[in-house]
Amino acid sequence: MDSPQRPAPPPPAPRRPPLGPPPGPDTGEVLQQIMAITDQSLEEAQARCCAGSMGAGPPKVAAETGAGPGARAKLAGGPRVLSIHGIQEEGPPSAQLMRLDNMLLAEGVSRPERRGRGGSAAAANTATPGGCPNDNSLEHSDYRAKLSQIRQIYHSELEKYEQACREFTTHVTNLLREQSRMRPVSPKEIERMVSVIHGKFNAIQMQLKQSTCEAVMTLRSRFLDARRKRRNFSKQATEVLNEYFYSHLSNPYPSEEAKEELARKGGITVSQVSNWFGNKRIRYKKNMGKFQEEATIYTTKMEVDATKVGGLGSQASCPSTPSPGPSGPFPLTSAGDALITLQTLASLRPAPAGGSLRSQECTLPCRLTPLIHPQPLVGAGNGCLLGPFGRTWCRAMHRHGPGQLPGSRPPSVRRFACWRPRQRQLRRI
DNA sequence: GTGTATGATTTATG
DNA sequence: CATAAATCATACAC
Repeated sequence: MDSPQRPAPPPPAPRRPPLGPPPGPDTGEVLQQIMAITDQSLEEAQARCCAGSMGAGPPKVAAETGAGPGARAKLAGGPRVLSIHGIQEEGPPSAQLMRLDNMLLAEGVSRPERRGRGGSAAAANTATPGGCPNDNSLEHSDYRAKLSQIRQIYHSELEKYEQACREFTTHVTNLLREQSRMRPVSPKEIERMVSVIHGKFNAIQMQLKQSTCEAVMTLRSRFLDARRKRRNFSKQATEVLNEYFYSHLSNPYPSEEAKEELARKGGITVSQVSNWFGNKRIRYKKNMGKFQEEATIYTTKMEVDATKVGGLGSQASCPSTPSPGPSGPFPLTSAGDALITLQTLASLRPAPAGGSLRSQECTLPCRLTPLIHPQPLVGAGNGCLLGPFGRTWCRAMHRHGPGQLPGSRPPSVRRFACWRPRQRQLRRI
């Protein structure tokens, strides 16, 4: 309905009419053409965008990240499928723009003060993005680098659009002014033209913001998916973890502090340490035989190390383990634990095919009173029952042994619970 | 390509 | 909330 008014077609003119007398081109026509072009490009862009998001958007991401068919749709956390198209379709343009702006702000793409000037500065000054999904520094830096790239492109494009808008506005205004010599052109008309142009450029800007949002979301989703991408730990990390595990085989539950220490030594995160111990315990328990060799290696290593340092062992992160050597009076060292491990493992044959080791006895000497032991003590002397396969690894004993080492968690009632296999119900489908 | 190892995630449990 | 147990998904060796 708001068809641009069509002034009388003046004679053809150069593309950029000088301000001189020859009447400029038909401004309306030029404008119409330009509008057509912008309309077209917008439509095309929109078409591309929609096609992209439906065909090659999120699904593509899923494919690239290995989340193939049948993969869980639920990925922990993460706004995995954030419908930007929804944003485009609902609400007035200003609201849409605001939402896009907010999102870009939240993602750290647009900065609150855009006086930062220049992409390089922006790239270098990559503040932690709004929602940093992970704490893995390597991947994190990768994420930030990519985000910074997106930000750079966004800002340079934005700048281009703004400049183009300014230039075009000036150009059209000049044309209209020129036309005003031939016909009356009201300031209102100029104003209207300008606002139409601004509207068009705003739409383009919105498109830019929208695709930037998409890019960020894609990056984010890839990044989140990358969490599942497994990379084996370094040898150092595995070594450190295994050393701890086998030297604390009687109680392979590192305290928070010990976990931190292990994480630091292995160059991994605390939660990775927790994961590792969780996996290790369960896998060790399930197939002790398989780990026998490994255990021997580590326990021997620990033994040697302990001998080297005068039998003190590495106390730093070892919970108090009131375990005596084979004959000694509870030296409470990890080396002691290691010795026990050796001894224990020597007596622990791999479980007979699928059978539990329930009947096997642990010779781990234990000072825990029988009162605390939930089961009758088995084995020689005061040996406690070992946890795996039904035997109890009494954690309380280790938590509350004399001279609790720094780093072990303060005792709590809960910690008295002895480790026993949990009964699990069948998983719901 | 296949089998195994292994780190991560999910769900249930106490 | 920490952990057990199950499961997923990828790395890696062959």
